[in-house]
Amino acid sequence: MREPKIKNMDEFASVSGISRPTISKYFNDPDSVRKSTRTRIERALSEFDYRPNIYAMNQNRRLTKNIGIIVPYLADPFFAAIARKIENFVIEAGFRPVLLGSHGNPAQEIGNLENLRTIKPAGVLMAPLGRASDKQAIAAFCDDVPTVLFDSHLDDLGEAFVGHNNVQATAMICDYLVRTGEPPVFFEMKTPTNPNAIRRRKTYCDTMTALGFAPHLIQVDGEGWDFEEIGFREGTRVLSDHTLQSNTVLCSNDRLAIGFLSAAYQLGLRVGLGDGCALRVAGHDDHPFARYTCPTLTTVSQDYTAIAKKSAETLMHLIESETRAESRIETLFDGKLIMRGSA
Amino acid sequence: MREPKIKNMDEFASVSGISRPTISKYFNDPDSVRKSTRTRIERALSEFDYRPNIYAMNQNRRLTKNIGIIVPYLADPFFAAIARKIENFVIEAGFRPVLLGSHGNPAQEIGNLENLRTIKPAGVLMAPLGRASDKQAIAAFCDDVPTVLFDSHLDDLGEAFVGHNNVQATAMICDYLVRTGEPPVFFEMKTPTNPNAIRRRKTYCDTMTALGFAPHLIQVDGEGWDFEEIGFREGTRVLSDHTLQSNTVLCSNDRLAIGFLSAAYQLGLRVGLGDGCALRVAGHDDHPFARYTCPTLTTVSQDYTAIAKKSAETLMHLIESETRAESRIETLFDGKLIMRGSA
DNA sequence: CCTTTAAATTTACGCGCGTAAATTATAATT
DNA sequence: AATTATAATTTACGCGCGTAAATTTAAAGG
Repeated sequence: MREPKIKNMDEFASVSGISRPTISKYFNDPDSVRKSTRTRIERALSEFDYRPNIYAMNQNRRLTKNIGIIVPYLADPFFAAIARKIENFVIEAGFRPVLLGSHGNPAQEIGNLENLRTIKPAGVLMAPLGRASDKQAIAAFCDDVPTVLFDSHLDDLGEAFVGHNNVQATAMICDYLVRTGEPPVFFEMKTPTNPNAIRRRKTYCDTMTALGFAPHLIQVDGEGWDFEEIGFREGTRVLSDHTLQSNTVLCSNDRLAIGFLSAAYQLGLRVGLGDGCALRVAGHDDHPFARYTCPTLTTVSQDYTAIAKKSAETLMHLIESETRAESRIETLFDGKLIMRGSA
Repeated sequence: MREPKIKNMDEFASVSGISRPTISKYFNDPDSVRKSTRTRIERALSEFDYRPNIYAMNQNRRLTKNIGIIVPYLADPFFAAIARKIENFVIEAGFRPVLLGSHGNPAQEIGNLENLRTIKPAGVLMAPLGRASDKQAIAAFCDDVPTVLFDSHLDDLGEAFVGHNNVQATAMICDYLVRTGEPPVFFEMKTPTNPNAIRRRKTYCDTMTALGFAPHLIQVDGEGWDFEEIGFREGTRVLSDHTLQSNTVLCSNDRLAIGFLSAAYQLGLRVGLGDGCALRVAGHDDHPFARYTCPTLTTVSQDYTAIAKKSAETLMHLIESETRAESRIETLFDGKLIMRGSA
């Protein structure tokens, strides 16, 4: 078995006793040939070592089986995890995922799109950087390639958007924090990189007002994607100042909260909701590291399995129907309250 | 500018006034054409929107410009960071990086190799899973494609190996811990996934013996790549048992240490080297999160910039010289002691 | 069994580019 | 300016596959 090396589809057609066009059809879609033919091909495939030349295939097919996946920051375990989920769904659907990270850099994000253009992808799943993104360039890309956005909403770019319900999730944790202690202040970056952050801020303000409390925003300086560093640095400053209007701090995301908790620890402040605790801290996202902070981080989870699945499915559907979306579909998944030690 | 859409190299040859074979030569290697010709091509390139069809190029070239990069676990920020460094060096050298993660799964690792085979890469940079890797399959791949291993040494697979000097690094931190307090016990997994872990264990034992102390290994159960979870679970067990032979624990890697620190925190044990501290904990790797643990983690850094650079350069050199390595080159980079709060 | 319908085959062409050989043009050297 | 080395051009073929049209074969239905 696997004796003679088959070098092209012609040879494989000979040894399998099937005509080349039928073989070609099979590789394009195994279900498009008769069952008896399919089994004959697959038997030959297990007997001889042949796989079609991917370059020759893609050169002539009007659409490749490539699916681009772009995330803003691969070194963030959250995005690594969601990218992996998406990869699996894409493979399941018979496509080839191509994973690219933008490293928090708008130029790299556009570079990734250019890169994807050259491989003529059937579609793209993209989590944009957000505020820093070159929207015009992305829009131009979306015109040419069916694109589904996830995680970060960008105007009305792409055929669809799948993301997290920041309003529901933020309202829920605000409500929880108010119910179980002092009303929280909101700790965030002054100029957040991400539209999710904007929505979380707004929902915090709305929820606090609705509950009869004055919202307090702590908007700190900082650029880029080194959120833990910013949370630590500015957390240290804020906690040393003793200017906090509450003993409860809701951070705009878990990575800021991780830095903030580290700052609190170094200042000797005990964080939690029991007696003897000076501070409560909560986050947002349920970051993979949130269960190992000291104390463990109370947060709201994103249903990233659902987000990954839905966005992949939406794109696959778009590709298979060969139609562009008549109207832009937006899907949001609710978060769940994850109660841990910090609040 | 960018008016007429150029659809192939023939058209671009016409509008630029250069013959197609010369254009082809230019795209293969810009330096292979005369300078005056190069500038003419580049001027035309900025005037017309054309880029060669990557599939047609790769179909006919005996070697593509693709470089595969395989890491064992993309959701680990350490590997994400080193992969990114490598990507940049690869791009700089004029190649196209293709990043794949094995998700801690040997089957996926082999799948990644199969995947890479179909794109006929010029070379591959691979950090194998280690013990779980299917060495035979990897060896077969290395026979066909120039491959440089990094991070994890695997017998004598690949053309070269570039990694961390575990012996130097472990000896250094052992020495430091002994000098500044009680001799450490070594906390590790019973069946480590990674050859680095084996070397660290051995060096710990050797160093302790050389310094006149009895080595103590704490070898805990646990499978897979969820090191923080294992460190937390087994750390909790070990600390509750009160069976530790020393107040100083050297963890085999930072991710175990992160879990261990979380366990110590939850048990109310103060970690650090000052008075009133019950425990010292140190790690190994200088993981991106090590600066945000509570307390911050004392560890030994890997020089992963040097590792990334050297492994990429080695591969590029191999590819350009079109020779397989006459002998296997192994390069190790020393670690640096990173003194923080935990030890 | 014959008819209808679906699927496989044959034939033939095209995709966009690499590349080799022979020729011609250009640049460098004396 | 003549010579030589180097680079560009022309011509022509091939890569491995997609795909369309016409034809033949096989399956399904009565």
